Amino acid sequence: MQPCVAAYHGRVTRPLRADSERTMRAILDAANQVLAENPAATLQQIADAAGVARTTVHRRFASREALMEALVLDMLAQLEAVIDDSRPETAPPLVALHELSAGYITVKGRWRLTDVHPTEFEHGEAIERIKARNRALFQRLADTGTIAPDTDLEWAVRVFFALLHEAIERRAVTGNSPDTLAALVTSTLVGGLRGV
Amino acid sequence: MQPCVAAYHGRVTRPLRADSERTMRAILDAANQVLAENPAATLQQIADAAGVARTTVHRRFASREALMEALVLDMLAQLEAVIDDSRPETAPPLVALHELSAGYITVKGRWRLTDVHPTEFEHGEAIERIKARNRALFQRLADTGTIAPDTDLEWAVRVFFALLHEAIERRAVTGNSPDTLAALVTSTLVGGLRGV
DNA sequence: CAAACTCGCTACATTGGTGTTGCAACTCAG
DNA sequence: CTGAGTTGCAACACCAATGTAGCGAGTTTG
Repeated sequence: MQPCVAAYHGRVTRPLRADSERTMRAILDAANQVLAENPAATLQQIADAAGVARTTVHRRFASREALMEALVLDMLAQLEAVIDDSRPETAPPLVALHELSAGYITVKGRWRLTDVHPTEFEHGEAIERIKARNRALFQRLADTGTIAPDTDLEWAVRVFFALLHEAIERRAVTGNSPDTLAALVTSTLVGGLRGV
Repeated sequence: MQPCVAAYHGRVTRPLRADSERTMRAILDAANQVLAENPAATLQQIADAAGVARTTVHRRFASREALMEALVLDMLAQLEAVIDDSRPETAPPLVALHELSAGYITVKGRWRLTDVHPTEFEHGEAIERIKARNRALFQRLADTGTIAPDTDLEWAVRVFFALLHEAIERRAVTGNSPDTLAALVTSTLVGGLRGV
């Protein structure tokens, strides 16, 4: 009977050993990457991508569902960290938008996973918090006249995320820097294809 | 041993009987809808959604893969029909863009499926043709100065599809008409959130 | 160094999705 | 109406993915 500490996905009772921590990260990163390309990917495929035996995945995560849960939590945590860094409440809104874009693009995690968890309860809170902070930034953009004052904020946020998704795909092809792509995203978002 | 005519996914050797045709459509539509929400959906779930026994699905489509194939072909056909209707080569480009948007939105099919088939050969041709016609329309938009002349056409097309995707999601929530949403898409695409 | 822990590996049980077959009841086309 | 074709249903074989368990070898921690 193994301790199976990690079944609590993140909320560890006692600290993980160094190697265990490494394995955990490797699995989460691999899962993130593999599942983005194929949502129906096997635990075996994930294990292979992580350079780990399949049984180890089961040791760390009680079930496939538990792994998904951990993935989402991990991703949300990374997201909030990115938002914190961009200081959307205090920095000049256009600057914050650029920083936020670059951060999102750097955290290469795909967003297809966001399609999975809206049915969950636990994360709903975190997601709402993230959405609210994004909406607040766009409110500031509207107030300062950077975008039309009567902009539908819900639509604005959705378009923002859609553009980020495309930018991330583009990154894989062109190899552009997050900063370049962030500029492209903000430019397209604010001024459309008509340009400045 | 049943005829299994439909295993040839569309390229029928002899015409289908009326009821068979109906079933076929029901399955394709149901699959389109169910798979959009859950790419790993069971054939059983698809059959249920189509109001059909699971074995019937197998009778019409040799395998799960064959069903996917048929889905893609069906969707591509609908797409080309929409493009034809919008006359992107002859109509005023902005008008064509609006028509195209409304058409795409009406053909409610989700685009998550587009993530599946880029690995295929047979469809690559059709997809390239569709992409080319879209690119041509955006070229005309650039030539007439509706969008910046130096716009990256590849980026433009991708953004266009991303906006369409969001518009389709929005339609499910707000119930807006395809025309209203098409206006929103073209406006956002050309002028961004800054408005006209 | 030594105890505690982790990993890879092998083997196995279980489950759920896939695909097949045959038959009786029904529906369509001519 | 009649024959050909189609469907639902039940029963079945098959397989791949999931999840479990134990052991020996290797790693970390104190």
